[in-house]
Amino acid sequence: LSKTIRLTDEQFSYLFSHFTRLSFKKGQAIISEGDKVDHEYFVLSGCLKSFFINNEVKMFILQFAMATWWTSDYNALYSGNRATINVDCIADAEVLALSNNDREKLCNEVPAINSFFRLRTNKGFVALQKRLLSFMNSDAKHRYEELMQQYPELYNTAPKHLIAAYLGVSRETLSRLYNS
Amino acid sequence: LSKTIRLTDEQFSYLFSHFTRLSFKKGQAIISEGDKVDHEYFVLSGCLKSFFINNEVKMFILQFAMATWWTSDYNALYSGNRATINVDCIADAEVLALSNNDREKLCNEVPAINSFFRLRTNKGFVALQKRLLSFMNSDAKHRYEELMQQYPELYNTAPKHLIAAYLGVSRETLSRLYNS
DNA sequence: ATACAAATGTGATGTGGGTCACGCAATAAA
DNA sequence: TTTATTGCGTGACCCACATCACATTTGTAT
Repeated sequence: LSKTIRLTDEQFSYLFSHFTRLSFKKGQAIISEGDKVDHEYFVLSGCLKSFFINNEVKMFILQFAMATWWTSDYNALYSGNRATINVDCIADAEVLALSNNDREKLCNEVPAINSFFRLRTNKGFVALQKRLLSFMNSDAKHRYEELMQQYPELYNTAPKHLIAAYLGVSRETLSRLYNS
Repeated sequence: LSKTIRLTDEQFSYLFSHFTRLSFKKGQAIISEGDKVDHEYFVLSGCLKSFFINNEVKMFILQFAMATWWTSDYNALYSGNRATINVDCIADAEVLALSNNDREKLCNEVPAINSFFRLRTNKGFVALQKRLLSFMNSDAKHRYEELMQQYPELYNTAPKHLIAAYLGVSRETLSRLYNS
């Protein structure tokens, strides 16, 4: 948290006072398609996933969110539209919720917080670009290796068919990948 | 520009004074792999592309940047690493360059500018997520139609093999797409 | 106008990965 | 313990798209 900006203790506790602590059990939904979205979530422990479902059939995972990650349906959160992305809980999780209004309020009141959120999204943007490139550039095997290298803990935390949905391949193909 | 934030005339001209106007001719390179990157670019007219080259062979286009778009190698710009992404000019362009230092300075001095860049990247992040989903979800034909619907002017501005490189398909496949 | 490079179209053929179908764990519920 | 439910592996077959090869057009420089 304190890596990107410096806050006084006072500022930090002021920031902290706007978060709501929540617990979720494995399998529990946090944001469902069609919901009004007005919070984003900071993960303290456990693991969430954000995903899109195609024609009520196929699932694509945008992001696994583990400790210190933020997640939400940012399209819905920023635009005010209804959710098109789902978020749910893969492993029992503790999270802090921050509302869109409170974030904007905090950003207007405390310049360092404004910068924090700016820099946070900058990093997210760059990470997404890398992911997009690896989609265009690499085959499923290579993407799988990249993922396992970056987040080895997923191998235990997440069932394989979810990893497949993150990589954008079928579970069958993924299964054939590690037997080689 | 003025859609996301409100600035006084004074603030605006202060902001503006940090931009350097540059002209580029079709084909001219703006950022090349290995460069030190310390500016981002706002396009006034013309068209740029940012792209990655795989093993000195295959090109993947991250973004076409036309009027009112920003572009750079944001990974390099934010991290200080050398460029891995190239940016060059597809159609004679007028751009405004803003240095990383000046942006940070402006963001610290003028809260509204801080918010502007925060919100700009938020939008970019959401747009990238959509692009990623369309990669996972749709076939080449569908992606092509989405692109042409969103940026019809590209049909005239950009050679087809560049459109193919944006869509992540071979130029042959793209060629076969519109003949159907 | 001529020459050369870049861009585009089109066939033939190969392949990564999807889909369908089935069997077999492993976990959860009864 | 029995019974579902969910997750996982594996074969057979298919298709969207890549790759190679070559012809044709368009743009650009001399």
